[in-house]
Amino acid sequence: MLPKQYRLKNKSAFKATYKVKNSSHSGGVTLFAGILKKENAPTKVGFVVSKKVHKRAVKRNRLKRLMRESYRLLLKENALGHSQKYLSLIFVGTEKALGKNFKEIDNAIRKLIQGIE
RNA sequence: UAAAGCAGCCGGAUAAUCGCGCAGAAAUGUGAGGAAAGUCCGUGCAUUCAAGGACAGGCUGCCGGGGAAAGCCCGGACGGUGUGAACCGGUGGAAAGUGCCACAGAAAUGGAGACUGCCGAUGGAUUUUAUAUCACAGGCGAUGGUGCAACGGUGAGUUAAGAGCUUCACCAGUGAUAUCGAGAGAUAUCAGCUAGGUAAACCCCAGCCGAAUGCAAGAUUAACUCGAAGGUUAUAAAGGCUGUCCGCCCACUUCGGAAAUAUCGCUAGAGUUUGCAGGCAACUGCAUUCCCAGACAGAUGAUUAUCUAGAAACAGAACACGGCUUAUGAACUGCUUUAUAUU
RNA sequence: GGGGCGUUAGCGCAGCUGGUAGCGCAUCACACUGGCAGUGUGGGGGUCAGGGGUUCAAAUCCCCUACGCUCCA
Repeated sequence: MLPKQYRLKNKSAFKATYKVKNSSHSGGVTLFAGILKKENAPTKVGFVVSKKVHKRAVKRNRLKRLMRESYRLLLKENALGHSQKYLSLIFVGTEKALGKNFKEIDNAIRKLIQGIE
């Protein structure tokens, strides 16, 4: 789990991030990037797994936790690169990502972070 | 030894590294379930309203006990299933009334019989009479086929033929009486009453139920203040009060838009542990002990190693609690039954 | 978190005061035509979402389960 300062919390912030329509996919995970930062604030991140992906809460939570853990490790390694230019990021898990282990999810997240400009 | 039945227990553990929620100044402490699930019942709690009354309406349904209550639990009765241990049961009333019972069938509730039939004792006719005969009067409800179901069942006796006929044996129901039991009910005797099914059809009986809305309830604070309607003498109108009606309340009231943040509600409770006492049990009483998630894009995770059992199932709190239902892994323990073998 | 509704032929729907399931489109065959379209006639196709119960009999009544849709900010 991430510290609170890095979390995307507001509903309107989520909406604003989706509106930019700057998205990319990898291994069943979709990344939405928001607008570019003006001030020197930390980049906020949200993780989403829809109820339509799977009915059971346990499986959805598992996927969210894996995505979060991967991002946290990247943050620790200071390997986030260009993604920190943006005010907000959202990772969306889909049916393809369901049931994959940590290594597969981690690879997908790393690809997305590296691909962003 | 094998196969069953019932009950109980566990719901992964340890270590390393990196992390999160809540409380706290910090050190540190603490952090998902037996079902947290489905939302099928029932409570608490909150808001609005309630002078009330009538009629509707809903739920439950053997007996006794427990419980705050429940479509809940325990014990018993009865019925059914099983060789048995045991298990299952929405189990009041069809003799208050109404409806329905397709097709088939003579007939589907009205105490029927008109189809197919049996008889011709009694009376009558034919005949001298008897015997005999009869599209006679009439008697009968056994026989045949239909159907889930045919007006108690089976067997005998009686008879012209027959029949629960009340003559008899056994059985089923019903009613009365007696005994036992707290009661559901059980047993015995007598009566001779025989009445189709369906109430998860309407209904009747008994018991229970203020209504509506659910923590997105609701309270406090800050900020924007915008639109619409009716009334302002009375009536009317609008709004509200329980589904309807009677009746009642209000004189600034109702509806809507935008915003949807912060704090509270928010977890000490029909609570947990252990012991003793009462009770067959459910459960209750007393003492003792403990404080045990409280988020708001929403906390328990990731990786590695070892082990149980080489790879741990079902599954994630969102106001709380009591039940029910459904999902689910591996191992173990106790009691009981049946069968076989040996002593 | 709390309500409501639905599931019937390949598709869209009836039937839900119990008596053995239909309609339209689609599909198949035949006829009309030189052929196509079109029209007409005839036919096939159903675990009535799944399981259990009540009843002589259940798509229909009752209970449980699954899936889908929808409302309350």
